[in-house]
Amino acid sequence: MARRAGLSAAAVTKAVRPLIEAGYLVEDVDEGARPALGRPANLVRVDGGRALFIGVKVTGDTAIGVLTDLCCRILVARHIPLSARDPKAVLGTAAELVRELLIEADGLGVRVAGLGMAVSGDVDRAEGVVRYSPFLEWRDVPLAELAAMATGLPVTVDNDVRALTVAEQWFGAGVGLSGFAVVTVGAGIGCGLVVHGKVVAGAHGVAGEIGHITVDPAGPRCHCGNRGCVEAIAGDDAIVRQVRAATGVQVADAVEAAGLAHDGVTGAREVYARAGDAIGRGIATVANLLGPERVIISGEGLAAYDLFADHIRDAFATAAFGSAARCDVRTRPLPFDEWARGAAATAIQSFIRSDAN
Amino acid sequence: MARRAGLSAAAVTKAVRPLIEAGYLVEDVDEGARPALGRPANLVRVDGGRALFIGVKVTGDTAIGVLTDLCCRILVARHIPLSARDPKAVLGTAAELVRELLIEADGLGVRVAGLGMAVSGDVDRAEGVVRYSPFLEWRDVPLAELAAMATGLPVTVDNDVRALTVAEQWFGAGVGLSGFAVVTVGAGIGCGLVVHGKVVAGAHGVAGEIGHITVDPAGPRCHCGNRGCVEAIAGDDAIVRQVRAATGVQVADAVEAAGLAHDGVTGAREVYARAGDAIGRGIATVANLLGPERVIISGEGLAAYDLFADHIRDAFATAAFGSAARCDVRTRPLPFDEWARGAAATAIQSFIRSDAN
DNA sequence: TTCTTTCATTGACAGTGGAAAATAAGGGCC
DNA sequence: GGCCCTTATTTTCCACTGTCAATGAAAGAA
Repeated sequence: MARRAGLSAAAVTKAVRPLIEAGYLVEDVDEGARPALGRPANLVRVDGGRALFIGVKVTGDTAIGVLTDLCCRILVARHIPLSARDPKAVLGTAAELVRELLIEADGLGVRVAGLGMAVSGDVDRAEGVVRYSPFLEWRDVPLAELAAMATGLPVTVDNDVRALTVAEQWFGAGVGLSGFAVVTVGAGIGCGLVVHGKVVAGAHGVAGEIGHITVDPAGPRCHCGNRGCVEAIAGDDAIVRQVRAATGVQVADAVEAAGLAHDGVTGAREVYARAGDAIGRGIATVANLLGPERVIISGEGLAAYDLFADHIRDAFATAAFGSAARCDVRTRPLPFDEWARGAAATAIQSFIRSDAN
Repeated sequence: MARRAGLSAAAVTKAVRPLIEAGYLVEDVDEGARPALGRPANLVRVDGGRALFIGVKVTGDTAIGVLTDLCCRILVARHIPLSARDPKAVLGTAAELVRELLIEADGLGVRVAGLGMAVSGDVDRAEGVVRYSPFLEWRDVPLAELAAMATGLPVTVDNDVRALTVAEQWFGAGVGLSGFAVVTVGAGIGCGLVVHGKVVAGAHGVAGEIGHITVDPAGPRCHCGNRGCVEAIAGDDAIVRQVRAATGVQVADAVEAAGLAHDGVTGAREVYARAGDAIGRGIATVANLLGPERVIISGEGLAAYDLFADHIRDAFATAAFGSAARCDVRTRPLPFDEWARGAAATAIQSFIRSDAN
């Protein structure tokens, strides 16, 4: 532990003791990892059950809530459909979700120490304000304040992809890395970036817009106004549209489109090939610019991952410059519960920071 | 000063006094900036003349050396043509350059406190080793050690674009910004990135490869093996090749190509328009991913900047997503002397760090 | 001259973290 | 079981950083 933190052993003792006394850390033994010689180390482990957290992720039609422990393990997950997208309705649904999860927490006899909320769009985490969410059609909603009043809990609010990235950084595939990217494939194509050990937020609230990198200036038009954005080729809507055009089958959604491709329909498979190519190029662009140690591909689109995996890999290998190709590109299934877990992770983060004072 | 550093006034006093006693800071007065009320502040200023530094930038055919003061102001600049590109020849030329500059420093009666060297390619700054420079055809050259033996000075070695970025961060248009990009246009298209206040180095030595972002998959082939990289459209070689093809005139270099365009030859102007478009898209990609506060466009290519300025601006405005377009894109002429100054900046940086111990 | 405002400095003090010594906990060897 | 040897952990100072509160200084205003 001292080696990892770059501190002396004495400093570790002094830092750890109060945490053990407060019950956040417990001593542990691992007979397996004992050295051949000398006194074995005293292992400590975070006692996850010492405090609970709630994370809420708001999508277009559902609010997803999870109850997690201090180690961000999901204990209970709940989904409630949204009746409307205005702040009042969303807040009411979220409060309902929190109430249910608080009852679960009561059953465990542990207090809930914080609530994290994740919303897509431009979110000012420090102020807890949703500056602009195109998806929910919100502008300057002081969500943290409103949610704190409604629930009585300390609230953190963050952009959903950033929250997911925080969860990966602290508890997922990004642990110990100083630079990595999380790429989410689904309705939109998003990206969370960690550089120098911190999540990139962008000067004006914009960062990680991998979905709007142009991969083909002659490609299909995107809702952002440009042509050939990654999202205009590989987003769910784009895939549905292209599969319809290529096969003539009026598929209703991405699941049906993937079904056609899985059935071996050539036109549909080609759409996924192009999509994989676009995503791979987008990832290569991130790798060429930032040199991350790892790229984690995730999102609902992962359900159809076998359809574009090879194309992502090929396009990445081709477009990555020099050693950037050595970046570890891997997938990780992260369903919506995991996004809510990301929200909880931001709450845990701010709980730890506040306690550290 | 206390407010800026987030420290108490008392801490500033204690930090500043030894620096004044050592002569690195001197008290100053600024009658202009006196407040209406109360005791005016004691201003301090870095005494640039207290220590000198040498920066050397190695290009394909020349070694450029500058002597700077502690404020990184260039006092003397010298150029020596390179006879060959192997480490021995380059080192000999660099040592010659350093000798000349040391004589100049002697004339000023101030000691030279460090030497910085900037080389293109994959450079391990911490170890002072040039891992791989395609341009010089070097592999694993321990340049810092060799140069230290040859000159007797403490040596820092860094990638040339990163060094230029450090100079901008400390002494140029990046002062006070936590995130910005330096884009260099010339023989190659390079990019130095600062995120969270630190220069991005990349996990495998690759970062900022804006030149190899694909802007047109159907575009001309690039030496990296792909098609339609920014560099394959807007690099000097690419421009010369395209101007020749478009006009039939066998221009010898980028200067002649720019001459044709300045004369109003349509084909040549169109080449610059396409180049500007490619650069603008590349910058937009950086802005979409990282949300920098500013982008500084520079490099030898700036000499022809009027030919693509509008196209860069237009392409950026179109391809930037949402508030990313609010990023401040500006130009700054940075001739090769400035790259050498960047090398000196890295030396100053490590001098300050070592002294702080 | 005296008051107000803003800076600068000082000295006491708390917190962090390091070095070195002391202590603890194994295993092997006699 | 005793006696090494090795590695971990803790304790006891001690240095350093930075804060707080008090004091002194410099300027303009009354």
